Amino acid sequence: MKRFAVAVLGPTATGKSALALAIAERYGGEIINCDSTAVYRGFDIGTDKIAAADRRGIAHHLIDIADPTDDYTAAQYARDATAVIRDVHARGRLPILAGGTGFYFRALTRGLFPGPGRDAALRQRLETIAARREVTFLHRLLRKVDPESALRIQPRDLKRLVRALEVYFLTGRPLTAHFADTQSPIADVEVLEIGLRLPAADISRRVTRRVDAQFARGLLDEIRALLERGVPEAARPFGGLVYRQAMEHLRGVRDEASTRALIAQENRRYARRQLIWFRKEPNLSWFDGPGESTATIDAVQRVIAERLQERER
RNA sequence: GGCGCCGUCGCCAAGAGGUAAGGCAGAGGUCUGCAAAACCUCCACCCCCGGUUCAAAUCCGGGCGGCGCCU
Repeated sequence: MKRFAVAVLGPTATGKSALALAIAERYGGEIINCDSTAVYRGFDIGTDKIAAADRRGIAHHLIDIADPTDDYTAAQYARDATAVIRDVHARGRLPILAGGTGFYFRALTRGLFPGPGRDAALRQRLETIAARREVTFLHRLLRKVDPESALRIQPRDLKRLVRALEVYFLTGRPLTAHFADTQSPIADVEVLEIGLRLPAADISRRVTRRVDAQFARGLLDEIRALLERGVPEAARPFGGLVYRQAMEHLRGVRDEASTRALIAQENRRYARRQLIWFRKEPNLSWFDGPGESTATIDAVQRVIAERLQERER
């Protein structure tokens, strides 16, 4: 029989961490982060990482596993998470994925094609071409070597154009030809997918509160300390939500009040994108309510209990 | 009661004769090694009525509504 795992997914600020914690306590679980920025060490406040003191003795995995200068990827995540899930199962405990990065979750549960990874030199060359000519030049190039992918990828979508071309030049086969070989690294695990959902107005309120809290907790000092420690401004996690805007503020682009407002706004947009993404997950069950509320926790635990019972039979 | 100003999308707002910028908000979408990223799409019969004109959100008249000032 397949092993069992739970995933707590959904937009930002819906209370995923709290819900995951409750489930972990109830079912002897360990939490596995599924958030692309929380993997970076030193980025704590802006990522809303759960503090060690607040973990109630529950093990949290895949947090603080990468240096700020690393380029952590979905593929790496899929590998790491697969290994952690195996360990947790070996310990006889329940793995609980928790986070909002849909792409990472999909990379883990459905897999990525087993092709080549990033090739920094090749990417550099392609990006230089895009900068000198125009992004759409890469699209025309792709149309010649991999028309099927060119149809799918927008003419200005630099990142995906580079990747498609990279794979083609490295393997001589178009991207789409590789897709058939895609396999889930955890095909032997049954994942119960829980989605947390809140009305837009609630998300908005919570996000505003969270941004204020992040500034109060010293978000700006955290960034200054990282910079002083020598983390370059171009480091990956600085390019993400919260940090990007806060960094601009430190450079004098805008005052703090409008920076807070902007971060809240970006959070709202992010939440919407996440919703659109997770809607596509075919086996996800939605729960309407904040993850910390007992009503939500009870409802989710009921569903988990049911599933556990079914598996007994 | 009189005088003046104003009335463009849910909000802010451009536009002053040639067939409705932009921002916010909202909605939808793509996504196979940068994904808290990148990219794409949709969203106004300009308060009403009449007039002038080939053509009016833009000019004129009259309503209605708002704001300000005066008596």
